[in-house]
Amino acid sequence: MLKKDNRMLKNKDFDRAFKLGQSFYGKILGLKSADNDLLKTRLGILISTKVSKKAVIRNHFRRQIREIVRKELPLLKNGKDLVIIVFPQILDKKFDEIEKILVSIFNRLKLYK
RNA sequence: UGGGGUAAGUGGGCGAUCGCCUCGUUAUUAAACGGGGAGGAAAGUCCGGACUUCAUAAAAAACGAUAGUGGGUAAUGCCCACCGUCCGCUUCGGCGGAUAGGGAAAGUGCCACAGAGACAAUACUAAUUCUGGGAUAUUUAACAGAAUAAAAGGUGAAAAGAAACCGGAUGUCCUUAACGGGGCUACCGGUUUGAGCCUCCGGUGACGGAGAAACCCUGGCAAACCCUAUCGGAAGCAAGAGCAAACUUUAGUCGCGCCGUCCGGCCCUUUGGCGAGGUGUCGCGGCUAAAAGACAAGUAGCUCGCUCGAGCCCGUCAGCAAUGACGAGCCUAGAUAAAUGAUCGCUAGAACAGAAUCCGGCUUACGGCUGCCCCAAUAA
Repeated sequence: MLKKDNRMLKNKDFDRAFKLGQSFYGKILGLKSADNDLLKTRLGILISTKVSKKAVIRNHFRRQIREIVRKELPLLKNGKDLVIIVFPQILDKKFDEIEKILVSIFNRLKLYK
């Protein structure tokens, strides 16, 4: 889990990211990236009941994604708000598959230093 | 040992690496060390409360809920015990199971199929009487109509509705030449059971037991409307309380930008991308108009509410039990775009499933193991 500093906390932050951010949509994940005025990176994860009605399953993917971002965090540029959107096709994917995909998305959006 | 049921208990373990929330101590910038960190259903949100705000003279109406009795409880539509009814078994002593179980002469409605008629109903067959008729004499038949009559046939789950059984003739039928014999029950007598009234006894009570007297006319469904009795003010922690800072608001129009697994277009070889236009939406800025300018109000900003509670657990006592009383011990998540984890290895392949103000219940989901019950096989 990320520390509180690296989380997006407010509804306004999400609104801002959706309205101003760069976007990229794949089959299982979507990412929106927007500049914030801070020196740190903040993360938000959206996973709706369309993905699964069971909270346990949604929590599982949310935690896996957070873990991936936590590992990559030192390599990423600062001052970004990242919103990751999860689609139902993720259900049969394993941890390392999700990891590969997420890293490639970071590459495409040139988020690495 | 195998299979099935039940749901009382339990609700994976160990190790490695890397992390999160919270509390305490030390530091007081970063941090270090130590403690704690989802459930039996956290779920469905179906009942009952605590708590909060608002409303409120009382009552009624309306609406909703409940419906045998007693007890338990903060309370309940929950739980426990008992009563009645129904079903099964029985060694007739009981045992086990089910049970939304007030009112059907307040009214309305419904009662499939069959049947003449499905309820203060019904005359199809058969019966009796009258009229017609036959028929301008007699006998008086078929047939038609009307009335009476609820004993029978037939239909049905049920038919103007106590039931079952026993005995019997003076009724009736059969048999016999007769005496006699035998059968039947719309009639008579008796017994038992059942409902209601009355009395007595037992029980807190639902109700049970006994007795006496007479009469047994007046279907079922209220999980149909309804009636009666009892209970219920409304909304919910985004309740609600406090604190700090900042911001004029609305409408129209123009420009720029952004977004959508949109549409159509272009490029490309993929997790596809780009983006002039259309439509929709949003943000920022400008202009115009109107209103406003302190104040007030608003804004999911922060803190509180927020976890010590009808709490957990052990023992003793009371009680058939639900449960209660007393005493000892314990502190056991508190997040807020939301912590309680991720990956890997071994074990065996591991269920249902994630707190959001807090409790008590109900319902639903659940792999393995243990407990209990049933069945089958084997051994003694």
